Formats: sequence, structure tokens, C-alpha cells
Amino acid sequence: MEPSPKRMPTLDEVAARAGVSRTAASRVINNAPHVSRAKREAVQRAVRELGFVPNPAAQALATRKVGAVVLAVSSDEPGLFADPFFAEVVVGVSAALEQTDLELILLLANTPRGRERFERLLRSRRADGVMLMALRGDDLLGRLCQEAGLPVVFGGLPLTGEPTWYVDADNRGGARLAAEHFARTGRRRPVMITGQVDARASVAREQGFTDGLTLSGLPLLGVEPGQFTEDGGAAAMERLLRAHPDPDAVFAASDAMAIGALRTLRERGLRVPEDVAVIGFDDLASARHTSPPLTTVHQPVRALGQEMARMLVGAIEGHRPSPLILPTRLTVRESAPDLPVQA
Amino acid sequence: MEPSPKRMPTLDEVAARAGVSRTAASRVINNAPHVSRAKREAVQRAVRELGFVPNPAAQALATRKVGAVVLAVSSDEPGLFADPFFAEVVVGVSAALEQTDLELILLLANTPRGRERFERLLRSRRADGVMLMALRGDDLLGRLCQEAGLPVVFGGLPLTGEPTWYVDADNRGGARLAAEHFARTGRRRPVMITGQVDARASVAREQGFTDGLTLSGLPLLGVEPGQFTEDGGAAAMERLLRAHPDPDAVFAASDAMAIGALRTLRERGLRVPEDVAVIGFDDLASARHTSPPLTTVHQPVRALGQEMARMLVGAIEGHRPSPLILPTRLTVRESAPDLPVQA
DNA sequence: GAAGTTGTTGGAAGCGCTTCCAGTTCTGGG
DNA sequence: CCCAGAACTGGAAGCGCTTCCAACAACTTC
Repeated sequence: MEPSPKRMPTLDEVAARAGVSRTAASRVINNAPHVSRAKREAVQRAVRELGFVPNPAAQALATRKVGAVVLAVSSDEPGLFADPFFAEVVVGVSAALEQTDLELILLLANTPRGRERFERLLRSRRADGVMLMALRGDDLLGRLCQEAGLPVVFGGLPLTGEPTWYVDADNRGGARLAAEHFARTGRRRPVMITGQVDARASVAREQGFTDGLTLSGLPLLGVEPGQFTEDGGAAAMERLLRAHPDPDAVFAASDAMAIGALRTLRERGLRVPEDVAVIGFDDLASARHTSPPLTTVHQPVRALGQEMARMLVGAIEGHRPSPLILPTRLTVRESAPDLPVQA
Repeated sequence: MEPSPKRMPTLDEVAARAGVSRTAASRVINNAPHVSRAKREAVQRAVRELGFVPNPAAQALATRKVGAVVLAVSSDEPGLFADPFFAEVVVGVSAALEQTDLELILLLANTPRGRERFERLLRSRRADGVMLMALRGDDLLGRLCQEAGLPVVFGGLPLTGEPTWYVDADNRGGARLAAEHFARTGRRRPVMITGQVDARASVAREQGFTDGLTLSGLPLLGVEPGQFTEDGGAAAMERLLRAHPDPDAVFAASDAMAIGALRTLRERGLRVPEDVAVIGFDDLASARHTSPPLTTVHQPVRALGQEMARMLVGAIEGHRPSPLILPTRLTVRESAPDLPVQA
């Protein structure tokens, strides 16, 4: 009962029990060649009987491979990780790693102390590779990884530069779908709520929305940043209404902000979708349950996590770099229905 | 640029550069005694100049301490982790660990494969301790940890037994507050939505609600399980309405279920809080933004994570066991206001 | 039947760090 | 000025596993 660090059997004991050399035993547990069938089986039996599990520290020391990767989330807001988006990414990453024998180390690098620990982690080779999310601005975490000579895959593009390994959603294409949907359903006075100005995803979504509008011959009446938060979205919506009294469509660069916008619109007595249509971005679970249910650009968040992990495994195994862009699509619900609304 | 596993300096090189023995250098980096001031400074300089960081694998091998703990989340639903609740716990855990030099390994043990990996993780001593969350029913993960002789702290009590180390919220007391609030504000026909029947938190909340009702001399008209999900809560509400046509108060064992109940009530044309008051449990961020805003029992989720981590550190350091119950309190918002409502 | 081939085997040298222990140097009190 | 005791010092033996390498054994192929 007492947490006594019970000593586990070692490879030597396994070898002794199986009547072979330590070398042979090692070969068996790594199923390497050059072991006769008989000895192999003897070793396997001994492993089973003793309940032997190799000591990862010893393996790491000998092979210089630690059997773990880190998922680092960097942001200024301590609470940002609480965003369901990240939880979903983690689920994806975890699912992909489950197929391997890599452990997942999670690091929230939002405080100075956190960053320091991250750097230490890299330099100490405690992980075989790194997944990096939510880089803001000219975040130097990426550079740190490069310097440490560890494989890094980015989740979402950083603001500047194009890393060799990354997976991202088609932000620009998805935002364009939103614009086209507005045009198709007869909206004429769209506005937009963006995220932080130094977030590349936000920039790409604004870009894509503008693309789509231009192609449809529509103007963009106004743009306000909303910090990717619900309250930020609500505030942005207020600012927009003040500056542009009569929008009939609003595209928010995230569901959270769209929900905030919904709130403001309701408070101002504007009906959704009759007076103004609303489209969000992400398609989180909560988008299904707003009132009215939110039309939104769906991005495959869990898949994003999965692909990041898979890609990292590839990078560790020495594959050639190949970035990945995951498709987005429009999920139409009532906040911006398919058919033009008769006001 | 190429991820070449750059070789890092070793203790020997540090020692050589500082002109001391490897032993002395080791003492300095662990700031152990028995090193003269002069040598200590020489070593520190060498460490700085070389950018030396001790190799954790080697340290682990020599000390039998790996410098990592694991947070294991077990559940049958693969998506459960996506619950903002867990994200929040992770933030707390992470914040507490940041003060130490323990790394956080995250393991989602919802698949059979996941459980297998968890067991392997334990037996291989890849972590110095374990935090276990969301044990369902007679989950044997806890037992596994005990057997491995690793310190374990439970987040929330398991269904059976009372582990020596755990931190939990005062579920029973919180639920009782909900009942008392109903009684105080003139509600007379309360019903309740519980979570899974084999979740101890759910049981405790039901218990507490009953306690409070009994004390106030109120009956409990009906109880339905809602799986802790929004849709489950909505469905439970429907069943309750069918069986008990005229409740004037509903207590849900989680915010998600309360939100589901809100939806059903709205669809049925019942006004909240005029016709029926609603109280949830958790006080997640989303509770603030429902319509009407949700009155709910607040539990300090992030603190829960923090305390789990702190407690685990204590357990690893050999302190004496001391379970912890975190206080809950009622956050009153409009779905169940403070003053009796004039219908 | 000699000369290769191909496949096994285990000894031994690490991987990088901690720590026991025996020996050495400093103290200050007598 | 001598000596007990405290404070340093570094050699060496691990921690548990991988892997190079030299030595062998078992088969082929002319």
C-alpha cells in the first residue's frame, strides 16, 4: 500500500532466467534479428513470467531516443488553453500517438517561467520532437526548436515565415465560403469581426472573406478585432453597429466571437437571421446550441491534432517535409440560412 | 536547419572546463554541499558558457527519479476530454507544476489500447506519480497505480473506496445550497437531472440536493439521468416534463445539462425563471452567457487541478496523506434569481 | 572437401549522471 | 604547535539498456 518504489526486474534477470546473454534478450525485446527461434521464445516466456518492462531512462540513455514528444501551447492569456479548441486538438494528438509508443508531454508556455521551462525541455532532449500551437506574432519558440535540432511541426502557420513542417486548416478558403454564402443569399452590407491582428489565422480569414466579397462584387463595410473571445466579439459587434448602423451580415473569425456578436445583436433588438445573418468559424460543439443555431465554417480540429502528431512521427523517422492543409466547409444552420430570408 | 541531433555538452566537459572533478560539478548543479566557493563559481561559469543542461535520462537512471508526473483521464467517451472542465483542470495542474521541475505527461485512457499504455507507463516508471481523473464505476486504474507502488492522487472520489490521497469539490454541500436556494425563493415542486449513475460526483450531488430539500420540508418530484451532456440534459428534461407536468424548479448536476434543460424548457414554451427556475453545477465560463444567465453551484475547477498537483508533489516527497475538499458556493444569476419571482 | 556465405552468440564498451567512500585539507581549541 | 573534527575532493562503481565486434556454427556452391 505504501508507495514503496518497488524494484522492477531488469534485462539481466530476464536473460539469466531464459539462459541467454543480455545481448540476446535485448534483441528479443526490440525484436531485432540474429536470435534463434528457441532463444527468442525462451526470452519471451521469461519476460512474461517476470512482468518485465524495459526501463525507459536506460533505453533513452543508450539510444538517444526518449520516446516522448511535447505539445507546447503558447499564448499570453493564461486561460486560452481552456478554449475547447485546444482540448479538441489534444484529443486528436492523443489518438494519433496512441498508435505509437510515444508519450505526450503537455506544456503550457504562457508565463515567462513556462517559456524558460520550454527552452530547458528542448535543450535537455527530454522529447524527440515538438508540436507547437498558437504562436503569436514573432514568437521565438519556433526558432528555439530549430536551434535545438529537434523536429518541429507547427499547428497553424506562425505569423512570419513558412516552416517546413506544418498543418493548418484552409482558413482563407473557408472564409471565402462565408462571403459567397452571404452573396448567394442576398446579403449586401457585410461586416467582419477578426481575431488578434497578429494571429495568422485571423489574417487569412480576413483575406479569404475579402476575396469572396470582391469576387461577388460586394463591399466590406467594416472590420473590428474581437480577440477571439466571446466578450471581445460582443464588444466588436457594438463598435461595428455604432460605425455602420445597418449591416445585414456579419462574419466572425471564430465561433466564440460569433456567439458574442449574437448576444449584442439580441440586446440591440436585431433579429437573426431576419435582420442580420451571422456566420462563425470553427464549428465547435457549442455552435449547434446557440439560438439561433450558428452557421459556421467547419474546420476539422481533431483531425488537425491527429495530423500534427502523425506528421511529427514522420519527421522523427526522417521523412521528407510535406506541409498539410486541411479542408474547411460551410455548415449551414439557422443564423444564416440557405435561402434568402424574407424580412 | 536539418534536425541533426546536435550533441549537447556533458557534465564531464563542464568539469574539465572548470578544472574540477565530475563529482564536484555534479554537486554544484544539484546544489549539494561540500564544494568550496571557488570551485562552485568556476563550475557555474562553465555551465553558463557551455549552455549545459543535465541529461534527464541519465539523471533518471542514476537517481530513480524521472522528473515527470502523469495526468490520466479515463472515460468511455472519447470526447469527454473535450469538456471545458478538463481543460480547466489541466490549466490548474500545469500552473502548479510550473513551480516545480516536473514535466506533465498527459494520457487519455479511454480506449483499451490507452489503458494498456497506461499500465505500461506505470510499470516502466516513466513517471514519479499519477493524477487520476474521472474514474467510472469500479475502474481498476487506481488499483494499478497502487500496485506499481507509485503515489496516486485522485481528482474526485472514485465510486468505491476512499483513497488516501484525493482532492474533491464539496459536491454534497454545493447541491444542498441549490435546494436551499429553491426553498428560500418560494419554489415548491423541484425536480433534478443527475449525471451517470455510476459517477460518484453525481451521486453526491443528488444526495446533497435531497438533504437540502428534506431540511426545508420539500419533496423531490422526479429525477432523471442526463449523462452530463447537453443533449442528455435536454432529453432528461423532456422525460421529467412528461412525468411531472408542472415543476417550478430544476437542478441539474452539471452546467452542460442545465443548458440542455434550458433549451427544452424554451421549446416547451416555459419561461425561465418565471415558470421554472434552473440551477446548474460547475459554473463554467459558458454559464455566464446562456439566456437567461445560469444560476449555478460554483466549483473551483482550476484550483482543483492546482491542488491535485501540489498534493502529488507532497506525496512524492513523502508527506503524510491529507485529503482535501474544496468549497463550493452558489453563483446567483437570472435563471434562479435571489428574490421570489412574481409569476 | 576447401572456401565462402549467412546467421548466431555473448563479451565488453559505452550512454551521462549520482554517490559511496577513502583520503586530504582546513579549522580552532588546548 | 599538535590534534580532533568538520569540510572538501575525486576515483570508481554503479543505474539498465544498446550495440559494436570478434568468434563461431551451419550451410552452400564449385
